[in-house]
Amino acid sequence: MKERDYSFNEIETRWQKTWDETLAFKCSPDSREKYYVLEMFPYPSGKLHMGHVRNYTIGDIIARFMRMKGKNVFHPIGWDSFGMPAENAAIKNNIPPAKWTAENIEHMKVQLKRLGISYDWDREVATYKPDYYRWNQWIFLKMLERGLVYKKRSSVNWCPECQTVLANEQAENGICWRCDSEVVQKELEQWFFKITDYAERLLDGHSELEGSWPEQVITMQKNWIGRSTGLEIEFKLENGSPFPVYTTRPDTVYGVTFMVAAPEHSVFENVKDPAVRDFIERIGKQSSSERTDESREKEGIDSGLKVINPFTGEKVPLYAGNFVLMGYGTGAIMSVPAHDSRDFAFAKKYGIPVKLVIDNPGSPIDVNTMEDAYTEPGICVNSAGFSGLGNEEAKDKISDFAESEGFGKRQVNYRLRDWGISRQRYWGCPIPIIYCESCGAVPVPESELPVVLPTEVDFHGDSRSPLGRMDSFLHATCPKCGAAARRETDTMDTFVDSSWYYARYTSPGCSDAPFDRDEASYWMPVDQYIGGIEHAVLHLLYARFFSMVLHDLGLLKTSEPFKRLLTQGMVIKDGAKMSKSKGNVVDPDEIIARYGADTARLFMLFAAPPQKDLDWSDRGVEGAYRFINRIWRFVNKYADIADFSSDVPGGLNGPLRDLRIELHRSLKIVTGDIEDRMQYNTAIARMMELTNTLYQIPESEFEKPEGRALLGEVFSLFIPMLYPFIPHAAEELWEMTGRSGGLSSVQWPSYIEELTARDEVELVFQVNGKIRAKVQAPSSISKDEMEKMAMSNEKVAELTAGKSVVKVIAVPGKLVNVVVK
RNA sequence: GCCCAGGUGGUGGAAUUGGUAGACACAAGGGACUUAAAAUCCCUUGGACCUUGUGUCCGUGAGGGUUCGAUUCCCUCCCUGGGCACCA
Repeated sequence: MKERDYSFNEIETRWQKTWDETLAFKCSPDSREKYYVLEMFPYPSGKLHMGHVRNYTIGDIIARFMRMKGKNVFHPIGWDSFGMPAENAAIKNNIPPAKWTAENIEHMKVQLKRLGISYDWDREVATYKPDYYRWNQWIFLKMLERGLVYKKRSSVNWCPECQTVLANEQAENGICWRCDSEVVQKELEQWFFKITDYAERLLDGHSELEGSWPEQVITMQKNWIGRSTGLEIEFKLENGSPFPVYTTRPDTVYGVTFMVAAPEHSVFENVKDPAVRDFIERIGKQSSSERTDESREKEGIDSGLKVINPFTGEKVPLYAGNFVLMGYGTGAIMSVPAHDSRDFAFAKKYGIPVKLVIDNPGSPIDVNTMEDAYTEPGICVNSAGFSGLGNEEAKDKISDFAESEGFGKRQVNYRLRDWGISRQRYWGCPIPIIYCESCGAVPVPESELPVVLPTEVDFHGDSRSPLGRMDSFLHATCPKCGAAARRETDTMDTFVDSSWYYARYTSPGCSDAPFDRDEASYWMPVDQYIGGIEHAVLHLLYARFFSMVLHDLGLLKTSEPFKRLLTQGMVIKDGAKMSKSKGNVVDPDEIIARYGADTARLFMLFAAPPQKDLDWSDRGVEGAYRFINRIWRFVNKYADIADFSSDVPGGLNGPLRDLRIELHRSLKIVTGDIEDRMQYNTAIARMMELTNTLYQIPESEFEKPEGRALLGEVFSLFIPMLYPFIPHAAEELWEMTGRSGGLSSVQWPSYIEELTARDEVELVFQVNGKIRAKVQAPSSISKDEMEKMAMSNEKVAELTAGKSVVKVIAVPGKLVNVVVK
């Protein structure tokens, strides 16, 4: 056969066309076991970046592998297409967001196809389309019916200059990104989803995910939800009105020397002191993230009010403090400087007394010389009848006492807050609410959905939502009384869109429900979800919450949406995340044009394990390209003489025998790396070693009849092994070896277990833990024989001579350690 | 600051259950082929030391601990990254 060059461009175009024409990746329910593999869908920002390429390549490996394993693979893609960038582009370049978004999607779709990702394109969804977001609105109404939606005042970043609400990202360091004015906080009425009602279920669900989700993600979610059991204690103001606080440390209640409330707390309403009023106003302007930023100075002011501790009857001062948040607990805390570091620093700053109530049993603490709070376990002191108890025991006893006296009750508290979904922005899903003078906030009737977002809008070159200026959108009639009314102009957080899209893929055209129940119950849950670790908490928690709500609505059979989760690392170059602002972006198009999609894919998978950050290296890409070429040349050279019809005879010897063992071992390792470990870099390394071995075999060996038969076996196992990684090249090589029908329908090969075992192993002999000798031994060697061999080893004997052997440790097939004195 | 990760040769990384640290690849150096170059193929490649061996010692961010044995487990510290509720 004439040698052919590896012309990736031609090959890749051809196979992409073939896959398209043969509907290779279309899927529908059948009798096979289903497998749903999903990558987090992209925001259509304009161009694919390397992070996308990595994400979809990982997904494609799994999809193609699972197809070969005989699964009915479901692999869809769509577009998370509402969000700020479209609006920013509109303001900057006066392009309508809908047009900008649609064009970006078209472009990125071409890029994705060029990468050869095996999607079922008939399942595509885009969240900016009314046929998608109408179901956001429908779910909103269903949640409203169930009491899971409510309205409350909540603060937003406000730029007084631009007269607009800013995202946190647009208000970094309290400065408006557009005009550099100082950002203030402003209270607005906003819609909330009651995710806190699901706090317990979200925690319970973790037990189902244990083992198949990364442990770190579960830990982060648990901490985010932050369940704590503590005591709500009813302190009293001097005028007798109740002043409840929540604490997880009731054991320290005898050490309370002051109290702190959030500046917004109603308790301060009647405080007239101008210094206090100034303070409250100033802190009120800070955002909550600024306020809870621990690196920020803790500030407070004595309000002049006093609070009575029900345990002791003592009066302590009440401060207003910047680190206390109205939205958490009761908006006030009891402060125990001796046993809380933040309280300690605050007390020192403002000259408040410190009272020790828990002592260190090992080394008693002197309250006058202590330099920080004592937060370790200890023994209660100065705590009336509770003195002498261990502090953990005291927690219980003190809680019992407070409950029996009627001034406290045990309570479970969560750090998790409800999900504010209102956005004062244009490019999002309209909230289906109408405001009527007499009826108030009235839900839009289901029959009138969708509330369509108008696309012919004028941005006036400023950053305000144009919805409020559009009479045609604004004017509505009240669904209850028919009077003239006004539409809600806020749109939904885009996290709502991405909280249920995985279910929409199962029936993207469904027009009478968010998705078809039967389709969803066949395909859901997602068997393997893949995306960035940055979504560990917000997106993944919101999606789980939605899935539970949809389950409760009877739409989904299961509550947990994602059975297995793989969190991929970022793509880094020159020590920093690839980004336009850093100027270290590598364009996937250029790489594909220069080396082809297969090389791009292979490099992405080889350079790092999927969970870790990946360091981009141009040289590394060339290495991946060379590897494909090496295989290409080998197959080219031997395709003609390979014998596919004869079995490889038993009793091979010499290099052919070694090659056959390595071939089967490699297949075993690669299978495990893909299936169990999801460690594609080592799978590729193994295939490189196999290729190196193939190059070491003299040509004359392959010319023998048994060599030709073995070549047939090499190609039959090795080329399918390559397919998930470099599908285009693998298809071409498969055809080159004379097979027809395409690799896409070929089964993943199986190895012969007996051929994966080596008959010799290398044993290591240690003396006192240091390696002193290495010897070859039959792999069947027993522990006793190993020890005997070690003891009679010349080097070991030399080093142990004249000393007494304390013990001998033998690890079968690996090493013997002789401990001497 | 809080929560969660990570730190291994010149570089990306490997070491699957506590058992041979550095697989594989890149870079570098050497050789073969070539008029030459590219491409390709082969070899060497953690550091130090000397008596150049089948050698000795050091070595997985730093310090300590557990163990016959620690990249792996525990404690303290340093550095880097992700998240922190309106970026997606």
